[in-house]
Amino acid sequence: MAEIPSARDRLLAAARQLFWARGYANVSVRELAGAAEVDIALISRYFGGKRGLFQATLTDAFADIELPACGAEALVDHAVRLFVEAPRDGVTPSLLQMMLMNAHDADVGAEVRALHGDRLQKRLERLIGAPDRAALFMAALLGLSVAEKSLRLAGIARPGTAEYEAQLRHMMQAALSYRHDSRD
Amino acid sequence: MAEIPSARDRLLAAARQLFWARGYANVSVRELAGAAEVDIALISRYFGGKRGLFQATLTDAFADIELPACGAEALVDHAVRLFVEAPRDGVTPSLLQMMLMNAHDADVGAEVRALHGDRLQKRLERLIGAPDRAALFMAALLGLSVAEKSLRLAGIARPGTAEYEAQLRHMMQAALSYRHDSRD
DNA sequence: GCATCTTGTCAACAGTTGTTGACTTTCATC
DNA sequence: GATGAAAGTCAACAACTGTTGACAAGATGC
Repeated sequence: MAEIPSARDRLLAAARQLFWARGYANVSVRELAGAAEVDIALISRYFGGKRGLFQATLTDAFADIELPACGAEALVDHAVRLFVEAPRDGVTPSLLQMMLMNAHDADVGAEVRALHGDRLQKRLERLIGAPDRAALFMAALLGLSVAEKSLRLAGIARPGTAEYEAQLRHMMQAALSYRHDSRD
Repeated sequence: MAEIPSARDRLLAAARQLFWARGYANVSVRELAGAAEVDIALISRYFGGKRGLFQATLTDAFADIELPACGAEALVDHAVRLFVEAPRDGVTPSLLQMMLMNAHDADVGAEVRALHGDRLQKRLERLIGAPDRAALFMAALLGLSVAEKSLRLAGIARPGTAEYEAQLRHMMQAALSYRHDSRD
């Protein structure tokens, strides 16, 4: 009982925590190893280097996310819960935050965009049907997340209040109700 | 005629170009000096260091932006033109892109958020009136910019087309038409 | 002509980054 | 108990970061 996790597992946990919260470029391998109480050399040994460790935190991020086929109302609920809200541990930021934090990185930016940006968009497309509305819906999701979490704007971030949820819903449903007039 | 610009001016121009396009952390002083064809030491001499040079590219970014008091329709036009579209040189990214690119930086992130995020929000608030709608409007602006420029999502980025503008308008006006029901 | 200030150049600095190879320890298997 | 693979430790590496001080050239003022 109370199995002590292996060095590899502790490294992975610390990496997901730190990389997601502060960004790939802003975390050094020494800090990472210190947080995991592990020798630095093990990062290269187990994951091939800093970049490999970061990739390991990315690959299974979507594993437990399942979007049910449902109406617009329920979809808004699910999307907000899954992508915008922070995970259960209360420290690691949401998937969207991580994406936005690392999307511009010189080393891993392209990978993050391809792996999660496109993947998330495809999921929403399959769920919503029309690609246009899916893209707009995702843009709304991104905008609110950026405004609240990245820029910390006043007037957006009132998590848990009914007002915040009403704002969210209004914009989401505007995105979902949009139909363009060109060929389909 | 054809005045050759001083080293200080070339440095400032190269800094605005490179910092805004690739982010503060992803540009080294050596690359900066090389692009401006200037000795590295002059960065510290003239601007007090890399950070000071970056700040110099920030301070006057809002100098030429003036939002007129107008209706919702014209406001959408102005906002899109001023904040989302790229400047005239066609290379330097928009103000929003620069904000989003550097908002998470460990060194200058807080400054960028405070100087431009808050400032832009205050401008929109003064213009729109209701802080709630201004925040939502700004979130919509951010979301579209992120989706198009940062994540390069398909389905959003069709600049110059009527369809793209229609999407923009629909979401913007949804943001502007929102009213919350709590106390004001 | 001399002094002074600006403008620019050069080489070196100390600090941090990610990575690696040699080493010891641990532990299971024969 | 001997063998050998796995797990972990240590010190050093080369590459890069931003910054600085000493120095030279040119313009300006008296």
